[in-house]
Amino acid sequence: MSDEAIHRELNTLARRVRAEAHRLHPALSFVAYTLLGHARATGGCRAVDLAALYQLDKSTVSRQVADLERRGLLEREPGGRGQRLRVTAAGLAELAAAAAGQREALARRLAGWDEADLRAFAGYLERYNATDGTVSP
Amino acid sequence: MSDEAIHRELNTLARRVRAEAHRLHPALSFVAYTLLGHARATGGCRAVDLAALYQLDKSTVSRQVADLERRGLLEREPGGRGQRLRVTAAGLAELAAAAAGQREALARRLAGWDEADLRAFAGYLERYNATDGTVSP
DNA sequence: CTCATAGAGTTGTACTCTACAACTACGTCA
DNA sequence: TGACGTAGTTGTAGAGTACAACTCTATGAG
Repeated sequence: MSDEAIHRELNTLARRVRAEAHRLHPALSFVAYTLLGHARATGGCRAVDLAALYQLDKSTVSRQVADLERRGLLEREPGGRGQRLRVTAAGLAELAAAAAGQREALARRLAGWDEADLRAFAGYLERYNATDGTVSP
Repeated sequence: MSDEAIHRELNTLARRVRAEAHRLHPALSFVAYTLLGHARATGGCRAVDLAALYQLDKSTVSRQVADLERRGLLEREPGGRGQRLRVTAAGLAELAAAAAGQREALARRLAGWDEADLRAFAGYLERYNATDGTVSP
């Protein structure tokens, strides 16, 4: 029934969101954007937190972070272990630019929706994402 | 203000769907799965249709299709141009196996939802995906 | 009928994201 | 103090992707 449809639509969505993000703001990849966004939201998480949250390998995060740092968007609090990651001013600006483009595209898509539907859709998405899909071992 | 939330949740979703699909059924990648699925759904579309639908480059689709063919999951109707792509019996089986895993995970996630919410969520997703996000030039 | 052109597909190349494995560096605790 | 666990890095490999240059095929104008 409905979950057949949900399954299909989620797959379509997953393809498109990424591709679109990349088209809209090639300077900051989808991955970089989400990592940077979370660093900002938490005000200084560690690399290992990002890896856990997004189910990425340590090495992947390490390289992403190194790249963001090289570009001046992120700073590592010095110190050997559990370094805090802080978004720089340039990073904030880049984040804002990327978000703006994405939000604009989103607004275009949601143009015909009324307020109640928007709230309901947002609610369902939050509810869905909040569920932990992993199987307890 | 709901679109702030929608924006955020869509990004989370995009990350997870892919990663999860890959974890659940590594034999058939997320990409291969969606392409094969659409070939089956349409009963013989062309490569160029897949490219248009998923906003992929021709070359990407070409290689994916070649790989699926090499693995015996897809057949190309012979003939030079606009070849129809047909899912083989093996392809159907592989699709079913991948879908089963994903659907099971989905069902686990949606376990607490009642029928009305499921229908509503599916409806919103369909509506969202149906909107063409591209800007007319 | 013939050839020019547009459309479909392929191939070469290069880049990003990613995982896994092996390694290093740093703390912590017995 | 030394062993162990945690955080992070580096080497390597493979998938997915785009872009550009190419080939092949159908179609239609003359």
